[in-house]
Amino acid sequence: MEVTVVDAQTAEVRAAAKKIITVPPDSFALCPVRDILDRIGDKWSLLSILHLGSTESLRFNELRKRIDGISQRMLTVTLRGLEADGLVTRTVYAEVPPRVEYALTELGQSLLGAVIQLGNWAAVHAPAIAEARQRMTLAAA
Amino acid sequence: MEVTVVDAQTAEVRAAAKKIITVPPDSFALCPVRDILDRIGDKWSLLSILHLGSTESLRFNELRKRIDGISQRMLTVTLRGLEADGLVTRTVYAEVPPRVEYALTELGQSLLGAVIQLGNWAAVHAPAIAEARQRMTLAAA
DNA sequence: ACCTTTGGGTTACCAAAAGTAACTATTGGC
DNA sequence: GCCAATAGTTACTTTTGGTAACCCAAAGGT
Repeated sequence: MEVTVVDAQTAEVRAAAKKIITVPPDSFALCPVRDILDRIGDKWSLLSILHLGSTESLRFNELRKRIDGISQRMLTVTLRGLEADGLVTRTVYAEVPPRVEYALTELGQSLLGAVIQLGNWAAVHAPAIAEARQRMTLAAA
Repeated sequence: MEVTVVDAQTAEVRAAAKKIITVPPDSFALCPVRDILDRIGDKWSLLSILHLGSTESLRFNELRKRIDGISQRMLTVTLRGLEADGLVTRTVYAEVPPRVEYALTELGQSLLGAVIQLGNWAAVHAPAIAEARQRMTLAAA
């Protein structure tokens, strides 16, 4: 007979993870995590949220300059997606040349907290990950 | 002259966001967030981490059954990626039929915390997002 | 009068990634 | 001698991500 010893903290984290992955049968066949990750889990959404979260509001090209490497089209697509999910607002001013301001909604602000956690994790553990990758690359060669 | 009033908490969050998006010039042209999100920001990685985090360890097909909708190939690809980044371990037992166990590493466990935050956010705000989407869909029609 | 610039896009096109279906290896049991 | 079970791989298709070029309207230069 095997006895597994799990400390209290680990058990708690496991329970939390289990809870999240549980699919509620009343939702339309997808758990919330799936659903939300599909939107914000792409290459640019979280970065856009971080940049918009770092200030009051940003114009289209301001944002474009700050998010290094993003193309005009991808920024448009990303922002429209975030807007559709109620995470950012898009305010068009009827001027020439046009002016469009983007800002986080309250919902977007609330997401920012969780995203910052993830960002901090990334910053802290980047060296460990770089090392792991190195090991893998060397092992493959 | 315009005066902007920002409460202390908002200012703190903004500073945190700003810090994360800052690109350290000594890294190879990418900030850590970019780098890590490229790996874990795909459709299946975070879900795999959540499932692996909800228990001790899982076999390939156990995991496959739990992650609804994932294909054999995508699970392989995802797990190999996570393994390469040192987030999961892959243990092969020389048996027939073969047995392969996947488990989170310590690094993976540490990420689990941040992921659970995000998952909780998703669970809490899923209704608000669904509502925003509905509004958008109706407005477009 | 004409050309350029400016800001925020869109369209047409192409490459890369995700996804699907069928195939493989191994061997104990029938 | 054939089938089932596990953990994949390979070949192929579809979807998505990404690039480059174009559009609009008015202001400013020459």
